Order: sequence, then structure tokens, then C-alpha cells
Amino acid sequence: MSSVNINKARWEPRLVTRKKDTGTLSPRSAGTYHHGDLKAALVAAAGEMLEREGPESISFRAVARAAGVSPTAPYNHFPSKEDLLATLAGAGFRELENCQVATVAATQSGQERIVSLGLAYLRFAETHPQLYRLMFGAGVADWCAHPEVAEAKRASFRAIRDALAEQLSGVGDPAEEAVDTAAIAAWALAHGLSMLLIDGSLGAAKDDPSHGKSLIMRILTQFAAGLTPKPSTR
Amino acid sequence: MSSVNINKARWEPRLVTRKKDTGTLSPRSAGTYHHGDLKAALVAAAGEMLEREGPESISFRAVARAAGVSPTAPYNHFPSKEDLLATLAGAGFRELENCQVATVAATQSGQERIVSLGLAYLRFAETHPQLYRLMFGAGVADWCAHPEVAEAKRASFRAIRDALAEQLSGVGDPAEEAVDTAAIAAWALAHGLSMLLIDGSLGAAKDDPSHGKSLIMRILTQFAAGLTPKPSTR
DNA sequence: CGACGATATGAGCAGTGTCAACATTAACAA
DNA sequence: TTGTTAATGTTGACACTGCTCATATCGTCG
Repeated sequence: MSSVNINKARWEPRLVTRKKDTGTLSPRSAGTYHHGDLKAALVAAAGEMLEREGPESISFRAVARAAGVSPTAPYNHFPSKEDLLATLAGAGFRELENCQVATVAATQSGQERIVSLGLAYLRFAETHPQLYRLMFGAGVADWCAHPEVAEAKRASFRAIRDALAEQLSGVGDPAEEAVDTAAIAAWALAHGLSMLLIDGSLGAAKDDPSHGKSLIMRILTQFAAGLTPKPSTR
Repeated sequence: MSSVNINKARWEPRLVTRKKDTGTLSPRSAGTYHHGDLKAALVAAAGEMLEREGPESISFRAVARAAGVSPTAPYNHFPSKEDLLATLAGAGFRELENCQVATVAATQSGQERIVSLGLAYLRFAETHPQLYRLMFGAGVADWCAHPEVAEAKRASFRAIRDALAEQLSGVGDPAEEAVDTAAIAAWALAHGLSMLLIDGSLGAAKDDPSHGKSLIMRILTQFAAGLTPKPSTR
């Protein structure tokens, strides 16, 4: 009667012989007590849970459960839950940076490169919304205790700044200050748009994707055009 | 060592006769069992805790403790913790909207009004960083279950949109679409800058405030100037 | 006075992050 | 082989959380 009480086994030490496949990846591929490569498994499990339930509902115990180990096993690999999340966030920034440099490399310089860069940024945010939220502090209060995340973030910003610097160098001297202004403005614009899109603040725009896309395009194009004060004669 | 274990008294029903001062504010000013105006007290306590510890570390029980009532008393006024936070967020958006309309009213139309509006937005975010984070979903996953918050957010966006519409109407017909583009771009820019400032992503810029301020000014000015394609003759 | 509805309390459940003590294992030295 | 050691996993426990229930208290209105 009621209270079916699943998970009565509480934790249930798995006895299955998990050998995977002659350890191309898992260095030990142990039998039952030692997991071949926890840490990687934890990161993977946490990554899946992240996009499924969002950073604020991730629990250390739940990722341990998903990885098939006891609730405190993760403490052998991460000092705290926040460190696990920091690992995810850091990897997220590195992936974002890859998207950015790939986009820059794939388009020849000019206004459209800036637009492409912005589109790539937005696409990343829309593809991994919860990861993106985590990267910017959702459910964590502050990354300042995790320098690695801050560094990865800085690296991803540098990709924006470099692209902007080259773009601006087309019309005179780069002027450090002007580059900073443009780069931070670009980052803020992309970040703001991403956040507003993710949390549904731009609900109407997202409903019909074509309209939403064109709106994004207009904003990005306008921004890119604004970088060169007098683009054409006229 | 360590683990001093304060709060051993667990809850400690206060018997102090709290009469405040002949209820100018509290309608009942009760003696001991019934709090004169919980709900207001809870909101106030939560508001203080918010800025002190951030939205993710706020606990329902802790605000009850701060208000001097039992851990479950708040449930008579808020269906859940999220509803308390939603109340704070809604109030935050209304206050932000007030700042915006006040700023618009206090400056005559033109580019500098747009700049002032942006500055007011950023000042609000910098003054109540944790409130601002909460308003945009930090520690809550999603506001879509709380329409009141979404509505308050929309109202605050409308203030931006209206200002932009008037600004654009100075150079021809407003063209709905163009207004949307500009308004959303403005919001995204302000929101992105606010977030980046709050979470320390722009660490360097914030270190010396004068440099930071001028950077913000340059960004906002450039944006405002970009609204009118050909500001001067030249 | 008595009944009722609003409000506050208390115990309790399931779940959380974290820690200390213990068990198991692989690797290495004798 | 045997023994030691350091990784790695497990168990049990503590303090805390959000939330639900049954119960107690109070103001108010009949």
C-alpha cells in the first residue's frame, strides 16, 4: 500500500564484472571494487545530468549513483561538489573557445567574420544552455575560488578580442583602448543575448525561429557595421 | 577541533514581547505567539540575506530563524521557498523599472538619455548584485513557473523599448521591427555588461573605477550613436 | 461565551554535502 | 613468496535542508 519504496537497496554494490573492452581507455579495468576510471565517469555523468536537470539540481550523491559508486567515492577525486562543477565549467569554456577559433579560421576577415563569431557564440549557448548557465555562475555563487575557470574564461574572451583587433586594424591603428571597448561590448552583447534567449526572456522571438534568427542577424550585423564608423561613402 | 556547534538551542521560541512601537506599520503588533506581520518580515529578512550570501545559499529555515519564527511558519505565507524568491525577484524588477522611468523622465530626449538609461541599469545591477542575479535565474533554474516575475520583467523591458522607440522616431518612422531590434540589442548589451561586471569577468576594468567607468561610457555612447546612422553631417 | 479561521509550532521524512574510520586492491620491496 | 604502502571505495554519522502532517494558539465574529 502506497510508498512503493524504490531504491530500498540504498546503494547496492554492483557486482557485475565491468571490463569494458580490454582497456583501451580504462587503465585497470578492474573487476568489482575499484572502478576503472572514476573521475572521467563522474565528469561524464555530471555532464549528462547537467543538461538534463540544470546546475542547481545536480547533486554529488546523484552523480555518484549514476556512476555506480558509493555516495562518498567522488571525494577521492574532487575536494567538493563545486570542484566537479568547476571542471565542467572549465571544459565548457575550452569548448566554446574551440568553436570560436574554428569559426574565425573558417571565415575570411571582415564584417561577416564578426557576425559569424557572434552566431557561433549564440549557437554554443543554445546548444548547451545549462552548461552555459553554469559557466557564468548559475548555482555556484562565484567562480573566484576556482582560478582555472577564470583562466579558461579569459582565454575564450581573448578569441573575441583577437578577432575584433584584427577587424579594427583595417581602419587605422588598433589603439588598445578602442579594441578593449569593442571587445567587451561584443562579449557583453553576445553574453546578454545568450542569457536572455536561454532563460526565455525573449520568449516571443524564440517562438518562430525564422523571426528570431533574423532578429539576431540584424543585431549582429548592425553591431559589426558599427565597428567601422564610416563603412561606405554615401 | 573545530565544529564549535553553535545553535544548539535548535529553535528556541522567543518569548520577548515584541511590540515595536504602537504599530504604525505592524497592524496587530501581537504579544508573543502571533507575529504581527510575518510575510513582510520574511521578505525583509530574505532581502537582507540575499545580498549578504547570494541566492543559492538562502535557506527557507534560515529566513524563518532571522524573522524569529519556527522553521515551518513561512509556509503559511509562501507555498514554497521558490515563491519567496519570486516575490523578491518581482519586487526587484519593479524597482528596476522605477529607476528606468525616473531616469527617462529626468533627462531630455536624445542620445544622452539613452546613455543615462544604460548607466541607470548598470548602477542598479552593481548596487544589488545578488538581487540582480536572482532576477535572472541564479539559484532558481527557471522563472517560467512564476508568471508574476515574467510580467515584471516584461514591464521593465518595456521601459527600455519605449525610450528607444522615441529616440528612433526622431529620424523617420519607428518601424516596429527596427525598434525591436534596437530595444533587444540595448537590453542584451546592458544585461551582458551587468552580468560580466557582477561576476568579476571584467575584473581588470573594475579594479580602477575611473578606467572602468570610462570604458562603460564609451560603450554606451558608441551604442547610442549607432542608433542614428548618420548623427551629424560630416 | 463558543466556534471558527488564520496563524504558529513540533515531529518527522527524504534528501543533501561533508567528514572520519574502515575495507579492498594494485604496486612494489624483501 | 610475503609484507608494506598508497590509491581508491565503502560505511556510518552529523548537521542541515525543503516540505508535510497533526497539533496548538490566537483574534474575531456570532
